[in-house]
Amino acid sequence: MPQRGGELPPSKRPKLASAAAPFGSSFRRAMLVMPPPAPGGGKRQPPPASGVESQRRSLPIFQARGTLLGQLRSLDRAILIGETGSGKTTQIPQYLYEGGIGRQGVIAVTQPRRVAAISLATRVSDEKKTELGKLVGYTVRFEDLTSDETKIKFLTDGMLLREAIGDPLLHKYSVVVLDEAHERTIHTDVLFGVVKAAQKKRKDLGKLPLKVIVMSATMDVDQFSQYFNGAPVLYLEGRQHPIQIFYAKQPQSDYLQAALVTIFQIHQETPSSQDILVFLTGQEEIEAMTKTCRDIAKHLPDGCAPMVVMPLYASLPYSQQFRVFQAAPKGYRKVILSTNIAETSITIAGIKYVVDTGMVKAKKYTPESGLEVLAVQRVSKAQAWQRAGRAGREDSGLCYRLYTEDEFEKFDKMTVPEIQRCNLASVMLHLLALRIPNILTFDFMSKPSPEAIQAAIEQLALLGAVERKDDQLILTALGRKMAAFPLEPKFSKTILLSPRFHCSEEILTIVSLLSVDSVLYNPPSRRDEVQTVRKKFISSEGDHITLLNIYRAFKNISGNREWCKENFVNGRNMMLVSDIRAQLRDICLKLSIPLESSRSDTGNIRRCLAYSLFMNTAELQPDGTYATTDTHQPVAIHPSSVLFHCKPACVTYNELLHTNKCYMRDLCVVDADWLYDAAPEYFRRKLRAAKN
DNA sequence: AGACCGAGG
Repeated sequence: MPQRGGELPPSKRPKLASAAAPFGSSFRRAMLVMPPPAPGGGKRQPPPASGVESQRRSLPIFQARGTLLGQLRSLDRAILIGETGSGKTTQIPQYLYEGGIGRQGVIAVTQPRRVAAISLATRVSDEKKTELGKLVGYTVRFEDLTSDETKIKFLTDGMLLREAIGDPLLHKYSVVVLDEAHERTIHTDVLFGVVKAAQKKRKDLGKLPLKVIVMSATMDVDQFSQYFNGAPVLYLEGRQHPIQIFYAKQPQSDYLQAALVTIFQIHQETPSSQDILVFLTGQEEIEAMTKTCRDIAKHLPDGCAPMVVMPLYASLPYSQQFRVFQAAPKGYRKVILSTNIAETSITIAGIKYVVDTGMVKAKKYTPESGLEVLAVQRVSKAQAWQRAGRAGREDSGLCYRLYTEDEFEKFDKMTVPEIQRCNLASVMLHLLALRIPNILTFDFMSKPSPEAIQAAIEQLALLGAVERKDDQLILTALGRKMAAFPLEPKFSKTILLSPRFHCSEEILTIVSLLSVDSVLYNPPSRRDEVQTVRKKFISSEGDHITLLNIYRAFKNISGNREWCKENFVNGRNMMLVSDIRAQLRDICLKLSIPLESSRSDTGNIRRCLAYSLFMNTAELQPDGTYATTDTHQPVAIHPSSVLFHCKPACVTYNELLHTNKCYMRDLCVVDADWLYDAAPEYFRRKLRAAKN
C-alpha cells in the first residue's frame, strides 16, 4: 500500500492506457446543485468603457439599491445574504454613505483577512474617485490608512475586536458591517456579542444608535437572524456560474490514489487549456503528490499534452505561491495541488475542474487534556460547496468529488465554528477586558462547551490574570496588562515577567519570533544543505536560544536578502518579526515595563521561560521517553526541534501538537527546580491529583 | 527515531 504522504510505488501508479476511468464508469453524474446563473446567460458583462459609475450600475445588486436603502435606513440590524459576485461588499457601504445613513460616525466593514480589507478599501476608494485613506480607508495590524475624513473604514475583524477593548461601545462607529459572517472566525463570533451589547447599551444610554449589518453567503441564515432578535433577512442575487458535480460511485479507500487517477483522466480527455485545482490536506502530502504527478507526466502517451504541476500551501514562500497565478506555457495544462488555502484565501483564475478529496487537516481542541489535535478529517458540506464553487469563477465548471453521494450526505452541514475548536484563554481575557459583566454567561451565537470555558479560566487564573472574588471573576492588574498585548496570554505573561530576570529585550525578540509561522525555510529537497548551514546557529539550550541567535545574525547583516537565501531563512517572516517586536516594545513602554538586555547570559532567559511556561513542561522518563510534568501525558520532541536528537532531563515547550504522536514544539532546556519554585502550589496540587 | 490545515492581533 502506498504510504500516506509517500510516493506511490510504480505498481500503484495509474495505468493510463487502460485507466480506471473515474468519471466514465466509477463517477456518478449528479444534479446541478450550485445556484443558477444570473439573468443574462451568466456571462460576466464586460465593464462598459464609460467608467466606474456604469460599472457599479451593472452589478446585480444595483437593481435592489432603492429597496435596500429604504430597509437599511429603518432597521437597526439586518442580515444580508448574497453569493459571491453580488457586489454587496463594495456597494453596501457606498449606498449607506450616499444615502446619508450613519454619516454622524464611521461605517466599519470587517473582513476575516487582511488582503481582503486592503483590496476592498482600494477598490471602493477608486470607485468614489478619492484618495485611499481619505473618505475610504483601512486598518489592519501595522497599517492604518485612515484619517479624520474617513467615513468608510475596512478593517480585519481582529482589529475591530482590539479597538473594542479600548472602547467597548465603539463610539466612533455609526454602522458596523460584519462581512463574511459565514466563515465564523473566532473574532467575528466574539464581535457578534460585542456589537449586540454595544447596540443595546448605546440605546439605553441615549447615545448615537449603532446599526449592525451581518453579511453572509447562503448559510446559517436562521441562526444569524435568531441571534439578532429576529433581524430581517434580505436576499441578494449573485453571479455564480453553473457547476456540474460528479460523485464517486464507490467509496474510495485511498483518496490520494483516487485523486491521481482523476487528475490524469481529466488530463487525457479534455483540452489542455482548462486548469485543474485539487484539494489535499497538507504540505507533505502535497509535495509527494507533486513529485508523483511530475513523474507520471514525463511518461505520458504520445499526443497527450504536457503538464505543469504546482504545489500551493501557506508556508510556501510568496514567490512560489505567486506562480499559481501565472498561466501555464501554451499547450501545457496547469494542475494546482492545494491545501484549503485555495478554498477562500486565494482565488485562481482559469480553473475549470476541481478535484475534491473531501478531506481537510484541521484543529480540534480537547479541554480535558488541553490538547490541540491536528487531524485529517472529512470536510463539511459547506466546505465541499465552497470548494466546488472554485470551478465556477469565470465560466461553468466541473467538480469531481472523490466520495459517494451517500458519504456526502453524512458530512456535517457546517464546519464547526472556530470558537468551539480552540483554546479560549485569549477570548476570555478579552471579554474580561471588555468589561463584560459575566463572562460565564456571555451571549455567544455558538456556545463553547462549559469545559472549554472552565479550562480557559483556570489557565488565566494560573497565569495570575484573573481572581475569584465573591463568586465573581475579576481581571487583575496583571491581567489588564496582559490584555494589552496582541499575544496568547502565556506569552504576554512571559514578557511581563521578563524584567525580574533582566532579559526583557531578549524575551521580546523570542516572543516575536514565536508569533510568526516560521522564520526557517525547510525545502524538503535540500535537507542536508539546510542542516549544514543551520549548525552555526544551533544552541544546545534549545529552540528559543537558537532562534534568538538567528535573529541576532539577521540584524547584524541588516536583513540582507542574499544572507537569508544562503541560510534558508524566510526573510518575509523575519521582517514581520521586526515589526511585531517594535509593536510589543511600544506596548511595554506604554505600560512602563523596564527594558533591559541580559546580553550573553542565556540562563536568565531560560529561567524567565520556565517561570512563565511552567504548565508546559515535560521530563525525561527512565525509559527514555518524555511525559508532561503536570498530567504525565506521554509526549515526544518534534523532529523540527534542535533538541530532537538530544535527551535533556527537563524542558518547557510552547505548544503540544497531536498528529501521529503528541509532539512538543519549540523547546527550551530548563532546570526542574525552577519549575517548582515558579509554581509550588500548582505542582503540589497536580501531585495530589496524580496520587488519587 | 522522524514532521508542520488556515486566518488574525
